[in-house]
Amino acid sequence: MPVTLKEVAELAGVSTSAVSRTFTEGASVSAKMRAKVHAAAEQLGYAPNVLASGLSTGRTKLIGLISNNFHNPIFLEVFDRFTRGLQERGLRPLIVNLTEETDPFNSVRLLRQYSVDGVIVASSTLPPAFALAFRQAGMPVVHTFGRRSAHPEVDVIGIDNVACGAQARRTLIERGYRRIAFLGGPEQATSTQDRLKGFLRGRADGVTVSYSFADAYSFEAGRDEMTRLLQSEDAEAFFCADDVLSIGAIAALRGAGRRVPQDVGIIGLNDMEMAGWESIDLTTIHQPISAIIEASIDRVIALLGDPRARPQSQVLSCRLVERGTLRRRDGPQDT
Amino acid sequence: MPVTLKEVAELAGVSTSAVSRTFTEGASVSAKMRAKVHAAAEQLGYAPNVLASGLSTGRTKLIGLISNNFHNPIFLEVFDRFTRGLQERGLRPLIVNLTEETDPFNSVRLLRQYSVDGVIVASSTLPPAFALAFRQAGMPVVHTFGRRSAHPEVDVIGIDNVACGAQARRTLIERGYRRIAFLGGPEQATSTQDRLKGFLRGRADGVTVSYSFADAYSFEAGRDEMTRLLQSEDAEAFFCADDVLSIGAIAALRGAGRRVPQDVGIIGLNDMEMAGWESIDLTTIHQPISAIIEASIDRVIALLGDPRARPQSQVLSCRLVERGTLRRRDGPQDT
DNA sequence: CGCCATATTGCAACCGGTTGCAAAGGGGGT
DNA sequence: ACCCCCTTTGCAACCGGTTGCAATATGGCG
Repeated sequence: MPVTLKEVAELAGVSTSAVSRTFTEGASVSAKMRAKVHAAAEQLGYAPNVLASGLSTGRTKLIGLISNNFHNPIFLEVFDRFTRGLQERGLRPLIVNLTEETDPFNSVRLLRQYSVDGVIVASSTLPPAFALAFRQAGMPVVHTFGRRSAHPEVDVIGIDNVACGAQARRTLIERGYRRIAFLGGPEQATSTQDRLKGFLRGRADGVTVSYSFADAYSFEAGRDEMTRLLQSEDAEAFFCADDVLSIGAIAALRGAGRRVPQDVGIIGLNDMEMAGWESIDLTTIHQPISAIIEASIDRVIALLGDPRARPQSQVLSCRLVERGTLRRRDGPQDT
Repeated sequence: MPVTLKEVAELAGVSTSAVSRTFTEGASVSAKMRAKVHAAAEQLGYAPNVLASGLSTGRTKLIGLISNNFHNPIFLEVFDRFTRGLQERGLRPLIVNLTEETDPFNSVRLLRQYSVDGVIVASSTLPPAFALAFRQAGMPVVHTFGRRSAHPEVDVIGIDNVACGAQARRTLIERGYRRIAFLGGPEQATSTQDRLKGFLRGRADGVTVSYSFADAYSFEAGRDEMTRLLQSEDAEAFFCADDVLSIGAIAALRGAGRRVPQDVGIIGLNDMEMAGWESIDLTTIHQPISAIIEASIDRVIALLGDPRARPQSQVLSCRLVERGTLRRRDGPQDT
């Protein structure tokens, strides 16, 4: 049913090589030949089969896109950017939805079966070894939202989570909060570990710091953990490791009759679109999602050209976005 | 670098056909042969190349998944379900992110180039002709969230949008609202057209009905349109064609000092996860997303087996989910 | 033990393109 | 018109598997 190169060659009265070359960037074809072939191809509605050509060239223009965060609204933005960015550059994302799994074995096999050109692991909850497995299997890989490192084993692009944790601490203290707490995502997530690390760092200054973890980066998990905390914890302000956790936590607080920000302050991280909605209005640390994703795509493309490039960490900077869930610097808010 | 069938054949000391057959469901291979081949394959870490085999068999196990709703949080659920459901059945989604485009030409070419086995168009804003183009190009196609029809030209799976519109109208009238309005998505979206149609249908009963459209199914669009309406419209209750529109509309209302539900009632459609969050607490009509997606996947698989099956419409039913943005049946709420 | 039907195996062509190599074509200079 | 050199073209092998067909092996039965 679909038109093949051979049919075009016959119609144009030339060899299959000639047709192939007209559709290959930089191949040696005369203008006359090119015109003849294009005419025939046009007439038949021919489009070369990427997968067949991939068999010879070893490039399928397929990029494995692996994630496990399908419950965090931020990932809608992430997917939008990735899929658009990749397709604008002539690449196709092949999605792998990891739900529970953290063992890379199956994913590696899968992506090998589809001979993807490269892999992007977009997750801050998968262990570093996960992305590494792809590199060891010989595939170019970029770990987006991974943990930065001075001597990374795979390319990593993201933010400095330790610095973000420190910034959150600093912000809360500046606002006059003295009993502050960290509400993390899964304890195994490198992003949570690092944000906590930064949050704990610093002089005591008469400040009480505590922390705990939610099961996942999700609304439910945030709400559940805050509900649990309400029985014992009495922090004045929380740094939630993610916006959606913050929103869940706020729901629990309000459900228990605590006002935000008058009784309890909340600061999140990500600045997802929704954080700016009036009903949410979350003070948060902005993570430059678009820039991170652009950089990830650029990097994976660079790796396609030079697969043995030395892995590097790219760190993009974050900034505070002031909204309505933290009291102002100048002391307690009026009720 | 990757292990090929030929290497396995050599190691096992058998023909390549034998190896191929051991990995082919239902092929004729003796137990002894199978064991020998498996041993060799195991040792080498062999996994057959799906794309190469697709070249001969004509099946790539790739399913094109086309959507243009990357700004509606409901699509996070949609992607999660689709990607999981497909991969559980051994298929891989190949995502196409349509942003502005409504011309199927490029998408058809693209998916042909990747010789996908089938296509799922997951959108209620694309015209019916879009999905049809794939069928005409010879690909099995399912239009998820498409417009139902007694004699559809392509398989459609979704809800009865006209009935939903009618249910929304009935619900608002039962609650005692007398000036009611429809706030739609894009006017070209079949879902908006049909929901409006159902909403307008029925006796006058001293009820005033009006309607208008937002530019997109998005928070921004809902907020903007409601902001505009606030200058002239004075409906007591709105049926917003989508939850995210509702949330945007509520933001605009509250921003203008109107209370929901005391001053204005809002009912949405979808019942996305977020609609149940305490800060949102949206009364809405539940669309059975999971069931729709399961049915879509089952249907596309059925079509793989029988590509010339007669297209059919599957309609799943919706139900009202009572939350906090509509006053109760028994009259005006206390303030 | 021989015969025949059935199950298993290998050969070789093919899926849709790509590409190294050698042959053919074209242009410029004399 | 001739020669030389650079372009353009076609041939044929190959990418990693699949599969129809014929050859071979196996098993059952008399």
